[in-house]
Amino acid sequence: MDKEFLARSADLVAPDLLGYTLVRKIGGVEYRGLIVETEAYTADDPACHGYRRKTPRNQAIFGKPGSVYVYLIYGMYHCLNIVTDVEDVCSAVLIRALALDKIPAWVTLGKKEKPDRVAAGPGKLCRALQIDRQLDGIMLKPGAGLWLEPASDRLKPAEIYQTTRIGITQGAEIPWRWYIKEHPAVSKK
DNA sequence: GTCCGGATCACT
DNA sequence: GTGATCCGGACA
Repeated sequence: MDKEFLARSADLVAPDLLGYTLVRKIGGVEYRGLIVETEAYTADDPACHGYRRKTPRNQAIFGKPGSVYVYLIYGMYHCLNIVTDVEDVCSAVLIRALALDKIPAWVTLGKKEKPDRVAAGPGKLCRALQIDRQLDGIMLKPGAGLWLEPASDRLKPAEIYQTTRIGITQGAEIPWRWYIKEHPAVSKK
């Protein structure tokens, strides 16, 4: 895919990633998820993990555009970020929700859980697609374990809703969360 | 060295 | 509102 697309600041890339497809290949099977919700984190953003300095945990967020940053949160969930902007600048797009084309066999639906919501949330989508710290720092590559496919049709601005990010205290007022309006797989309205 | 709280989620 | 459960980073 176009290298320049991801070599921009995360707040520009995040809305553009809506409608893209994230592909995860496990055991020769490709699982496709339409990206329906994203958040942006940048170098001058206090909520960004790389805001203070580079550490072993967060070094991947300083990587090349098109690589990924995966971290453990609350001791039990992983979150997937697409690294953007140039190398050594911390900038990434958190993938918050996907609409999967099929439910992997290892996913067990909750009692009242709808199938179209098994990847509705950053922790849930990593669990559904077996994304963990083993993938931290890898490059997206078609045909490998994880990659992106461009949207077939560009979404109209009227189909996208922009609002504030979820679950943070620092920089909570910055409106850097985007989702596809009326989509059932969005994590929260 | 210790301890707090987090880019979460499911259940009450 | 709370518990599960880890660990980076501030020092409360």
